[in-house]
Amino acid sequence: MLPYTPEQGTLADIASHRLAQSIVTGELAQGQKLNEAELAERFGMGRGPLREALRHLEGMRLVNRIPNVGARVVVLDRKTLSDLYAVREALEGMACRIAATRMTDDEIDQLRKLLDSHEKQINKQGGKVYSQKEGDLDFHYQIARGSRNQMLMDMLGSEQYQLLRMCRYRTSRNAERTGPALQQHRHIVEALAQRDGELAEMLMRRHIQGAWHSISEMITKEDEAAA
Amino acid sequence: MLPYTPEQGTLADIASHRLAQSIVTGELAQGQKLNEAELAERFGMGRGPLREALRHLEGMRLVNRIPNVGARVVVLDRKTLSDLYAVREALEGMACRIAATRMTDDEIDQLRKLLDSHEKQINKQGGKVYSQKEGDLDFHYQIARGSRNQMLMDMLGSEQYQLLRMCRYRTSRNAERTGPALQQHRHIVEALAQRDGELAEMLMRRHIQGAWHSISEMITKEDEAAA
DNA sequence: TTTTCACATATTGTCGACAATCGGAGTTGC
DNA sequence: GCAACTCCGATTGTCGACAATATGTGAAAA
Repeated sequence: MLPYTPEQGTLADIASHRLAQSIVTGELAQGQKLNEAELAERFGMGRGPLREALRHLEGMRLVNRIPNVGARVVVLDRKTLSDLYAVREALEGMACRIAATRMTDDEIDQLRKLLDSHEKQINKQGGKVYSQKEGDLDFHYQIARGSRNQMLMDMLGSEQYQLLRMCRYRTSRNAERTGPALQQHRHIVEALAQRDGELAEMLMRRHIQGAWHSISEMITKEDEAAA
Repeated sequence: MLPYTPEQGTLADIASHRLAQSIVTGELAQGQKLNEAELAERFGMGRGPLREALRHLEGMRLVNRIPNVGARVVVLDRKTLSDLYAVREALEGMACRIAATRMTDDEIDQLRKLLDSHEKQINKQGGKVYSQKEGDLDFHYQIARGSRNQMLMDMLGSEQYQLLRMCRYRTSRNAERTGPALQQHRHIVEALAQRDGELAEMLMRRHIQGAWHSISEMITKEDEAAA
């Protein structure tokens, strides 16, 4: 369903995928140096495919590369995240507006069911908070699909969602915004069901702004704790 | 000034750059197969750096790659361009709104001077229509810079502008929209000068919509001529 | 004639080794 | 004590050769 299913293609694709997963989950710390030889051996492949994977991750903005120096895991500082959420607000707002006119009734129904399953997971509170988080990305991606805009889907899916997941893992410990977020999701779906694109866009923008404020506060607390 | 200045770094960067240029200018036709060995020899390098360059171009959406099959120049069909312009409208609209609050007076003045030089070029009509086109991209990029959003600048600069340039070269023969476009540019700058972000966004969105309509008609004519 | 299969060729994927470049330890001079 | 310089180790950049896979051709069978 989601675009980041484990690929079985070339070694470069596998390496790219495993690296992305390690970066997103924090297994590889932000700013950490990525040694080609070491990673190649760990993955049981030569340096060629690994270098191609690094180029790919560079395109996805998950690593920063400097010629003749090497690659490092990207650092998600406040400014970067702020920029990310601003872009997301514009893109996902647009996705919502268009999806309101292009999604089928079936797709909207499936969106409702998705939220139902999220609600059950929240009520169970089975400790697995993060899986609900991944579900949240499912929700957003389904709306992007509803826009029928392939470029938009690619941008949100292949790049931004990875950065978002990274951010989520980083701040997942003290994540308590699941309740209000679910309510906002429901409102968005209802706006879509009524084919009210302008409202759907506005609700999505507010939803993302709210998420950013929540994240921003967490970062502030972290910074203060670190100081 | 623009992000596509000739790099002097690794061979992979050079290859990526030369390939991007060839693709954008149409020297490499849309959908054309890209043979690694042939290109490597033409550029006087091994296949390793060239493969890395292809990975990079894949990330920029200038080529489509299929594992074990090869890479092809992307095909800009109507749907792809429609998607591109829709995304651009959202992103550049956002850039305008934010730039209205963040650009310095100096930067806005430089924008005015840029438009003055464009006007002179148009009046001269020195055959070099395309150079005005590149200037148009300068205009848009300066506004993106004015937003102070690095991610937005990267997205507009490294990916979308390449596709846009490609589209421009393809349809540059019968390009006559320079006049009205310049007027719209001037209106946008005035909105920025008045720090009216909402107006600036609206004007930019209309500007891009107008450009899309113009392009769309050209494609229709081309399709009819081909049929 | 058409379809299908097998083979030959071309192209991509991968590896190991070598060259080029960078960062840091140690030294020297002020 | 501090700055700059030099050398060395480590890491990245590059190449050529080999293996794996796909594509195209031709022959054989229906």
